[in-house]
Amino acid sequence: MALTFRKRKLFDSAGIVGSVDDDLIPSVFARDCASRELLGTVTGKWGWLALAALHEGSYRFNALRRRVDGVSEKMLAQTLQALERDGLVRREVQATIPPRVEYSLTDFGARTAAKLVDLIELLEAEVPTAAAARAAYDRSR
Amino acid sequence: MALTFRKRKLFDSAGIVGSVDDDLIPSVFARDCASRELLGTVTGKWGWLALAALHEGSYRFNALRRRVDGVSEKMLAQTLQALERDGLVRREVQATIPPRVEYSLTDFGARTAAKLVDLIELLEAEVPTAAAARAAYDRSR
DNA sequence: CGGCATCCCTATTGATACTG
DNA sequence: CAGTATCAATAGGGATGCCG
Repeated sequence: MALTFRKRKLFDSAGIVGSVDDDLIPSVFARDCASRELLGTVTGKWGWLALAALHEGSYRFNALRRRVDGVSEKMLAQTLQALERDGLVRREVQATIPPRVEYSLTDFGARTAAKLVDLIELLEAEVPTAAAARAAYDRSR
Repeated sequence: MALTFRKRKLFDSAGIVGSVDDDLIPSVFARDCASRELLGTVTGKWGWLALAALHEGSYRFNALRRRVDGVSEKMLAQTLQALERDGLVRREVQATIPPRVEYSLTDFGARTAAKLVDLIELLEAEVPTAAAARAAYDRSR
């Protein structure tokens, strides 16, 4: 449940933590680690949107671009490349004229997208909660 | 399950989609919508890390700063403010000298962080998968 | 249609210094 | 300790143009 991948004591009241076994198991909390980079690809500005869209089914490039409102051609291409590189997205080219490029999720991508959609649905449902909190916060300033 | 908040047909083979009822229900796929902004706060560069850390328990400012390796003082303060503003994080000041500021998750924040941790744990476990995919991708270039 | 390369600008970020 | 303010660097991202 908790992300206690490191063996050091996490909650030192003086704020001083030990340094034993810190690198035995990867942790997102360490800078420049693989898991943090992977999370970055997934949660980046357009990454999670592309994954959520592809969770609905496969898309061709421009259809996906229309689905993910506001993304530029450049950023979508860049995002999809990163996702493909990390094994989340599959890219299939049909040698027709004009060319057809189909994007879909790999198994890994599908499992990731499922978790992501789970998160998104929670947040979509809680938009009013957040809006109320924000209004209260802004009022007290 | 799927994020089919809009009523239009999503999968038009010609790539042409209708435009009926597009704005009836909020959707992350629309630009400048509240849900997308909220997602941005949560999945932003430091947002998800702060939430994951606070999911372990409450932290004081500098302890959290040490936990989230690599974050600058400025960005952590900024991130926490955004999370507090949207009702995910609670900030409690103890009027001692020196001052003590404790950060913890609200109920909403805790439920969000739980989903997030779920995603993080999947990705941490799949780091080897991603690494292999990446190696294969880079080799084919 | 589905890209990649280039230019260019501004928003984010990080260092540094200062404050209650 | 827990911030805020200021400034400089830089990476993100849009616009444009070209190509298979």
